[in-house]
Amino acid sequence: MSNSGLPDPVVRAAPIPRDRCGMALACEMLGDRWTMLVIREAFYGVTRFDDLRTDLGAPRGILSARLKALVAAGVLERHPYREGKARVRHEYRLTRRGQELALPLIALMEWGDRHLQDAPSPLQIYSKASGAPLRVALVTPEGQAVPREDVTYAVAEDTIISAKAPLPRLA
Amino acid sequence: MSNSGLPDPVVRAAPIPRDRCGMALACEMLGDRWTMLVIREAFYGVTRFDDLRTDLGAPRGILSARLKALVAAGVLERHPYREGKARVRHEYRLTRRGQELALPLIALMEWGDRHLQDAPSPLQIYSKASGAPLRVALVTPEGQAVPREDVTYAVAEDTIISAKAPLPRLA
DNA sequence: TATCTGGGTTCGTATGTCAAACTCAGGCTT
DNA sequence: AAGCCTGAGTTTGACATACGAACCCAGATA
Repeated sequence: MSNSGLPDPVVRAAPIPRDRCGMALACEMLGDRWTMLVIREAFYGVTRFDDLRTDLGAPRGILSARLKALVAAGVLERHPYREGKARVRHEYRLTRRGQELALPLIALMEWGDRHLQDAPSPLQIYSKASGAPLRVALVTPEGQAVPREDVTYAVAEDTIISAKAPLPRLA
Repeated sequence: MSNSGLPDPVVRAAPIPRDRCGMALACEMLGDRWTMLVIREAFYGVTRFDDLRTDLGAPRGILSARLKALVAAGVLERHPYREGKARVRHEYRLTRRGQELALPLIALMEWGDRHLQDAPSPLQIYSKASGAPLRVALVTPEGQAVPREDVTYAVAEDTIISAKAPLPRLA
C-alpha cells in the first residue's frame, strides 16, 4: 500500500488513544444502527417524532432514546412549536453542532453513491452562485483542493503512543 | 433555520428513499458499535486480528463477524503474509474502496476534534508539497472551496418522494 | 362524553453482545 | 516424538439491547 519501496512497518496499535482521537469519539457517539439515520432525517428537514418514526421504521422506544441522547450531545435541539390551534408540541432541529455534521455526511453520501449503489446520486450538491456541482475534498487554508498523493499526516508529539506510522494511502 | 423570511415548510419525510440514498446506505453499513472503529484502525495501519482485538477491546466473535462483513463489502481485503519462518497468516487491509472512506472519516475527525474534545487535534493532515495544513471542504470541479452560504442542493426529479425541501442550512 | 392525534412509556420476547473457554494449525523445544 | 506456544479464530452460555404491540396521557375536536 505505501509507495516507498520499503516493506511496510507493521503497526501493532493506533498511534492515538481512543479517548483523545476525535475520529474515535465521533465514531463512538454515532456508531449504532439508528443515530446517523436520525441525523440524516434531520438534514432532510424531518423534525417530528412520528414523522421520524414512520420514515425510519424504528421502534418508538429506541427513537425516543436516540433523540434524548442527541439532544444531550448538543446535536439536536428539542423545541416547542404550535400548529394552528393545536396544543404545543416539540420538534427536533439540528443545532449548529449538528449542522456541522453536514460535511462528514455528504462525504459519506459520495462514498455510498459511488460504492453502494449503481445509479447516479439522486442528490446533487451545488453552488448557489455559479450552479457548479460541488464535491468534498481536502483543501489548503486558502481553499485550494490538493490531490490525494499530496496528502499526508503527522501525530502531535506529546500524544504519540507508538512511533510514526504512515497511513496506507489517503484516498 | 432557513434564511428566507418565509416559515419553513414542514417536511414530513425524506425526499429520497433509503435504498437509493448513498448516505443512508453508508450509514446502514457502517452503523454499529465497532465497524467504523475497525476501519479507523485499518487507517492507522493495524492489520492483524489480535492487534485489532487488543487495541479495540472488542470480543473476538464480534470482531471476526465485522471483519467478515467488511471483507464481503469490499472495504477490507484478507490476504496472506509470512513473518520470518512463521506459518502463513492473514492480515486485513483496506481496499481502494476502503481507502476512499478516508474523506468521510477525516471529516468526522474534524467534527469530533471540534466538538467532542477540548484539546487540539493530535493528528494533523497536511500537504506533502507545501506543508500547509489541510481541512475538508466542498469544492467546485476546479478545486476551489466555496463558503457554506453558497451551498445548496437539489433532488433528481425522477427520484423525488416529497417535493423540494431546502436543507436547514449546510454547515 | 367519547374520540382522535402526537408523542411518548411499558412489557415480554427475540436478537445481539460479551467474556471465557475451547479449537486448530504450524513452529519451536526438549 | 511429546509437549508447549502463538495467532487466529469458533463455540457457549449469561447478559443486555432491540423489537413490536399494547398501553398511557394531554389537549383538541365532535
